[in-house]
Amino acid sequence: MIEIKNIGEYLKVNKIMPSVQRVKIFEYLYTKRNHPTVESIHKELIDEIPTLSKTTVYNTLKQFVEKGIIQIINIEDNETRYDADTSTHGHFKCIKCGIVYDFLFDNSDIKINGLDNFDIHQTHLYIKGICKNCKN
Amino acid sequence: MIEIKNIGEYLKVNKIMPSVQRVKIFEYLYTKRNHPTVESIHKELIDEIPTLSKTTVYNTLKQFVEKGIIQIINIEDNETRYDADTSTHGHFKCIKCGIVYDFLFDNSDIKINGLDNFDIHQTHLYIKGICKNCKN
DNA sequence: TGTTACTTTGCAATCATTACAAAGATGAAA
DNA sequence: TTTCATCTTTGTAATGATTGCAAAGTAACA
Ligand SMILES: [Mn+2]
Ligand SMILES: [Mn+2]
Ligand SMILES: [Zn+2]
Ligand SMILES: [Zn+2]
Repeated sequence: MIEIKNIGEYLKVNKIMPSVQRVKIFEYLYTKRNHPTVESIHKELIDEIPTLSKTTVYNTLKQFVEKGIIQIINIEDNETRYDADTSTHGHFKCIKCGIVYDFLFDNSDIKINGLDNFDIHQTHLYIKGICKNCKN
Repeated sequence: MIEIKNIGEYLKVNKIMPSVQRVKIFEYLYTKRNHPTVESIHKELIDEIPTLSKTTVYNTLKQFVEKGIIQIINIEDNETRYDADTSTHGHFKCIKCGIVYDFLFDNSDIKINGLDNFDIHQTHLYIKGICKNCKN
């Protein structure tokens, strides 16, 4: 994942005006790296920014996705998660504790059968199971 | 994907009472293989079964998932799709026409880095891009 | 200060999904 | 055939996530 020294600058470079709310939301995604939902981002930041609207969280995340600085992670159908790491990597969700872990894999290892002449834009790989800490 | 001659029998074997609605819903998933949403299943069957409730579609699909005869496909965050093919295979969604294609891949090719001592239950791979027919 | 453009907020609307209780169907026992 | 128990479906209301939109707020600048 890329190194970012100044989040305000990073947003500007990506054509996003760095308002207080946007900087805090990106900072949360970037530093925690815990694949949060809208709900958990809002819950976490409401203390620092008591006026923060949930609509703003939605608006901001949508803009970040459009500008390509975060990605959406769909594992469960009832929770959309977000990730400031847009590099190709996989996700493991533990069905016991609910934590979403990152893992690495080599895209070029996967031999795809049946998509000749298809243009591939994004590859998503996720796994469900039991994490090391939840076994016994 | 497995061969099924009699859907009613197949449901019974899997401890599901084969009501008219359940047989029709499974038949739709099994024969069309188009990864439909609840909405499209309901829309398609309402002519044949004019009293069919959307609740019944939800109930039935949830039961099928619990019994393991269908699987959920999460590609977009706003549409849950269902698949009667529960074997390990990948999905390609065309961002132009919206069609979800199946493709094959070999699970054992993927070398995963960072999940030592994790128990893997399910592996999901999906790709987004432009399908052959939409490239002109 | 006044103007403009952009951002955030709050609330209402929409859409997907679930909960629940009433009504309907099935099938075996009497 | 009637009765009874059980399972299934239906309709509606409730919930929860997400979006639309207009009003209020902010920042830069002439
Ligand atoms: Mn990640
Ligand atoms: Mn499939
Ligand atoms: Zn765990
Ligand atoms: Zn297409």
